[in-house]
Amino acid sequence: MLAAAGIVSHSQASSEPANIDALVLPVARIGTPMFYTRNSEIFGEGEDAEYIYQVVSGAARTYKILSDGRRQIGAFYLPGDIFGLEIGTAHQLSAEAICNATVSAIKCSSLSDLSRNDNKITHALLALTARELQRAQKHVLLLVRNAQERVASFLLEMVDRTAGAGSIDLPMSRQDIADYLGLTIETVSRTLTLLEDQAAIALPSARRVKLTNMRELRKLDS
Amino acid sequence: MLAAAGIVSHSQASSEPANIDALVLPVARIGTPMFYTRNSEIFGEGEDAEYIYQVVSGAARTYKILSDGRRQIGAFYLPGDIFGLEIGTAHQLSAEAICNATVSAIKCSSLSDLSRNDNKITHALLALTARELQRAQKHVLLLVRNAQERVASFLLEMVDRTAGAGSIDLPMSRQDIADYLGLTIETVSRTLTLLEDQAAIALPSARRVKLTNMRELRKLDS
DNA sequence: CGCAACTTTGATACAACTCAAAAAATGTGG
DNA sequence: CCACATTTTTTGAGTTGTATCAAAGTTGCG
Repeated sequence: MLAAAGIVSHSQASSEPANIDALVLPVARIGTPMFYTRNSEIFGEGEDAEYIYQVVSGAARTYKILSDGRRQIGAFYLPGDIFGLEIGTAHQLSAEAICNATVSAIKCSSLSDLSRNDNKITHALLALTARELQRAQKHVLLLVRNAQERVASFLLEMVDRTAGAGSIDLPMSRQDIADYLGLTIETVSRTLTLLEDQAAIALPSARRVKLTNMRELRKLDS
Repeated sequence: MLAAAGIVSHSQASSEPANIDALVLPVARIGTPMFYTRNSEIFGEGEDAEYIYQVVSGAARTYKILSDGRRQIGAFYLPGDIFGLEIGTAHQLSAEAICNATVSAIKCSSLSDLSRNDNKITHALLALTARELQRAQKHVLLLVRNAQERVASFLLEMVDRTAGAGSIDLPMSRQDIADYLGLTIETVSRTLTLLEDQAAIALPSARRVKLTNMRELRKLDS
């Protein structure tokens, strides 16, 4: 059921399960499962948006290549997250699998048809678009902070979204993180070691991060 | 009329009139005109979103204050632009008038009621939210570029939106521009003089900018 | 006209970038 | 399972773009 508080209700608390989207728009249930290998393209910028996708397992990233060749990552998508929804025909960004990933896809044309006659579906699309907007607005705020604050904020975002109880297994590389945070790979690496030196985190391996001092990280985030 | 190509049609060409929103959702026609003086608050972050607004004359800015006291401007709104729409009850950002401004406001509750039963209204809200999302995504890309590129991009955005034939009368201060671009006021000022030295722009007065070499500016923007 | 706010210019500092190389992790074939 | 090649991550040294601090011009309003 689609309740409506304000215009459309959807909880904004970070304690929500990552797959709340599944409640709003059950892509996985009606979608076709598709498998992508590490670094393979899911869709390209400018292409017609044929499908919308929900991550089942693995992870995906959306990105743009800037004129100087740098890559800016727009967002990371984890299991339960929906991506690739476009208002208009063409994809605004490209998307790739970060690691081997299973994704559930439904045809956009059919969704569009449903939406035209079903206000509930339109409301669900509105909720999803609003969520992306909020994410992008947070991203803007992230990019005007210093390296330590960006990295801390990224780590906190990741624990919140994976519900891993203070410990994360990052699916993405340092380069991915750097391109998301608008930093270089070296700065990300140095900042992580700095946070480790400050005992805010532990790095048992490069991809594994233990948040040992949440208070400190939140102070950097705030 | 609300056409639908893809999910919801709305032209993305920058040559569109700034007040295309008025065609989608004629706030001005059914809204109440309200007057705000320079720097006065239109709404505050966290407040319940009672109204949505359309600029009639003047200009508005949305912003957040960061923990370190800096201010990040989310967007500038010019005549015809709609702002203050929230999916959820509370405003995500604060809004102020940049200069004396007339704004047309309609009650959100009534809009919400209409939207619940009218798929056309919901589609219009979806289109507006999608527009904001695109704006925020562009903002992200802006913030990872260097000072000259950010300022050039900002100036081009402003001419595009004001249709002033290569000449702009900026309603906002250097501080506003700096807080939008994630730079300091000094860097914005220096960059403008640099662009003037390069004959890309002319500055007859501080608030008046003539884009004398669009090609050069677009090269920086791209 | 005079004061306050805004903008520009100058000198210096520093955070993040660049270039370079070492170290660690990951994958592959024998 | 180990040896080797490749990729990824970390660390180091030096550079640079933007911030900071300071002060001088400008503009506009009461």
